[in-house]
Amino acid sequence: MTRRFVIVDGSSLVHRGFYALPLLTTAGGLYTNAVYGFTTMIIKLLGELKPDLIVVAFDKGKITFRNDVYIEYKAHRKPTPGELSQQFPLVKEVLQALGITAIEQAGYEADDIIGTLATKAGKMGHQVIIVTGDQDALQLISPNIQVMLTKKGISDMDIYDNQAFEAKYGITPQQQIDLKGLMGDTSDNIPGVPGIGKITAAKLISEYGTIENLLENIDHISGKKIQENLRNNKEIALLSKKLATIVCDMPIEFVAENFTFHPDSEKVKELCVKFEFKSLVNKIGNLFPGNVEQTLEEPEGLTDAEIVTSYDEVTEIIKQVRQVGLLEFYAIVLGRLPDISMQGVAVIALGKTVYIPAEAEGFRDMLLLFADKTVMKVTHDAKIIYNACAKMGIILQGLVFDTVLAAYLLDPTASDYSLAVLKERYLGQTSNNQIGKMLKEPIFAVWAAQTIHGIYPTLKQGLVDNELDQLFDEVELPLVEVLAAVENHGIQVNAEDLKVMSDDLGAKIEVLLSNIYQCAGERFNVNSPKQLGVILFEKLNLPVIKKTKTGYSTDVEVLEKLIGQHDVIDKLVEYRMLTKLKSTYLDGLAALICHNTGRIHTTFNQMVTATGRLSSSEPNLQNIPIRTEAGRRIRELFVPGEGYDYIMSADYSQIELRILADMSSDANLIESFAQRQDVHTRTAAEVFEVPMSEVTAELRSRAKAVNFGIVYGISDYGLSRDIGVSRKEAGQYINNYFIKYHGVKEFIDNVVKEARRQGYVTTLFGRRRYLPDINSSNFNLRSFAERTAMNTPIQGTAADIIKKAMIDVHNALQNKKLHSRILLQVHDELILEVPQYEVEQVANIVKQAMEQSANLQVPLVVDVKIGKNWAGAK
DNA sequence: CGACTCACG
DNA sequence: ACGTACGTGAGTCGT
Repeated sequence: MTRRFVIVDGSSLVHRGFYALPLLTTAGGLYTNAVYGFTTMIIKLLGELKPDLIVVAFDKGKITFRNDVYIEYKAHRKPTPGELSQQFPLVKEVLQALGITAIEQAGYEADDIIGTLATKAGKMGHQVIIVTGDQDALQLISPNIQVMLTKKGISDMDIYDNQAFEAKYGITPQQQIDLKGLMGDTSDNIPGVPGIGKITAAKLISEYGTIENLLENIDHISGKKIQENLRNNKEIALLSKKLATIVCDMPIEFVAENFTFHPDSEKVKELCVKFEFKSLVNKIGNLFPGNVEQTLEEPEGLTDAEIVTSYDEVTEIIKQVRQVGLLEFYAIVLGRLPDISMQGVAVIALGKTVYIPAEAEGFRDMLLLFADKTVMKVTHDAKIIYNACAKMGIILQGLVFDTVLAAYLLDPTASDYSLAVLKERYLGQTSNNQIGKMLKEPIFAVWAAQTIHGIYPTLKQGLVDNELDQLFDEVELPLVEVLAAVENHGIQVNAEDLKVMSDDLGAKIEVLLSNIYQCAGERFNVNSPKQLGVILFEKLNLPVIKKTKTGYSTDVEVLEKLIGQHDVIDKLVEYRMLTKLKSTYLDGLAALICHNTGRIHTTFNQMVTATGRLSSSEPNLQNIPIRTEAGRRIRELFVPGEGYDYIMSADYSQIELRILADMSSDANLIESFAQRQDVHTRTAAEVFEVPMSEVTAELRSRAKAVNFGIVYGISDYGLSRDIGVSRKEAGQYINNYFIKYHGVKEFIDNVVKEARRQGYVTTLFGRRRYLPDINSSNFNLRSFAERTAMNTPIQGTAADIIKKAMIDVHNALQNKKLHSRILLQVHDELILEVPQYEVEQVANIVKQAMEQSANLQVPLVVDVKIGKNWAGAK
């Protein structure tokens, strides 16, 4: 008789429960979050899977047979926290009450027990479902064995069978072991073969199937370096494979009768009372007939809100926070720079969460706590708090975690990082839908502080699990303080000149407008593409070049093609340009100048872009004109502030192509940069097969477009449109490029392949972007995802590099007590203001920090320019 | 609030 | 054959 046999990785699920839930305690001081999470998951499994047989396997001891073959196995694992290890006996009590068998065996991991039982039961024809949070278990998948993996929180799981696995990863489940043998696994401290990363490993395994077969065919592998590494590390590869392989022939027998289960409802209820699982008590009753409620209650453990205003109470709270050395808090901040203020703070202390309004006696002492670097701070959106503190003369110190930043790194394409959304996503707990309406109220702050406390461990673990913790600790988190300082400092704009220029443009626009009316023979709203379309294409009967969803297109591209066909076109083009400059850059900017100081304080958004870049808003200072003369004049209005003499601009030369050279290891591209050639000229010489000395401006310009195309995820159509050649010709350029730069070709093919397998792409610093459409059957969606897969590692790595440079420049300026300040970051350049006497020193510091920010196979080159204003910085 | 246009890297 | 370049933010129109 075929039976459904569920095998649970107890160790894995208990860990998951522990890290996914806040540290709950009972009145008696018993830690219960892991027990609670585990029990909830088990009840859910029983209800959903309705197994005939079930068993829970645990690890026993830290040392296993794997340490006999490799002493360092799992050597870097942090010890299990006491709060967690205490809970394992309690978990076993729960299992006993549920009448579920628990197994452990010295010298083996839970995985091995699972592998053995699954294999044996599978061979006997039973339907096996393994439940775990450990991806390694995927190697056990076979026709009779499925694996259910926990995703986020404790309620979200995915089930994998052979098909699902191959669809997601592009290799068979068994090949996962070979893959790991080659690339290693830092979390288990499995070495892997040096010089072989994810991409190479995946390529080799998909080609050769197994490590053994690969080693027999070393001579046929492309790439000398890879061959050499493999030859020198044969034993390591085989050892790594052995370490990664789950044992399936332990001395354990599969005896169905041992794995039936017989819950004792009285005992279960007793335990629920003992552990204070109030909501579970009710669910237990209907557990046994079958139907289980699946909704999770809010975990207990945090008590009600309380507003604290007395000096003594505030002092008491501060004292306790100092003792713990950790401050988890949420601050209500009103307004934005330069008019920003703090309304109050909710903090977790003394086993409760209290709200301290800014007017409270002793609030100043609270701020001193903020300034104390020995007290670790955990909060949500720290940059706003830096700015609000700065307003009160306090420098926030000791920031160790920002939940919004962590959530951004875990998924940079999410649109909403509000605490309510994060709580739902990472803890599976839905919030009261009134929460959004109370953003500025104490009750919200208290709820927010509790939510921060709740999601912090999950997010932190998430960063580690996704190998994002280093990027977080070394780049994103330290950057917060730098961005706050930059925003706070602002940039000086000459308001009088701005007004003059605006009036001047206003007059020119008036003239143009009357000319346009005259040409058209009637007055209409020129700003309305719809009305303009009617005039151009119906009244004046000009040819329709392009259509939009809703009607005629009238963008510059169309207008350019109509030049000469009617007098109105030139005027329209100029009108468009001037009104854009006036409304967006002159009038728009004027509205945001701080009256007292004459400075503009933009906001640098750290959690907006999918690639890791910053964005700038209110106003956007990353898109100030430069490409036209009229536009450039706007840059003249950005000047050094009082005490400064120059605007300095430092920009990376060709950073994206340099990153491409590094990531692809393309010999031609590397050589071009190593010899400090003009990269577009070199590309022209290669693609059009002429000597470098005979590359004309036209050829160079086409080659430049080809290079752009490569970085964007090339297509013949896009290229042909950009440089105005036929699609066929553009296709030939691309083909020729890939022949000459075959390393680049291999690289982008591999990136796309890797994206298909993993569902995401990464930058040099490990930043991730998920591409859910990469395997879509919709051509458009899939193509878009493929181009994104090619572009994101490059654009994102550039973002990583300049972010790190910003931190280094800022710290260097601070450490040397220099006056110079960073004013702006514009993706590949930093803008600073510098006093005369610091020019030389700061130029050196900036160049050095930016060029050393990453160590690539090609040099990073930075050009530093100075001027009396932003336009003059050249 | 979506669509269009256009400013930047 | 399919129909596009990658990543942003702001002003304006019109529903």
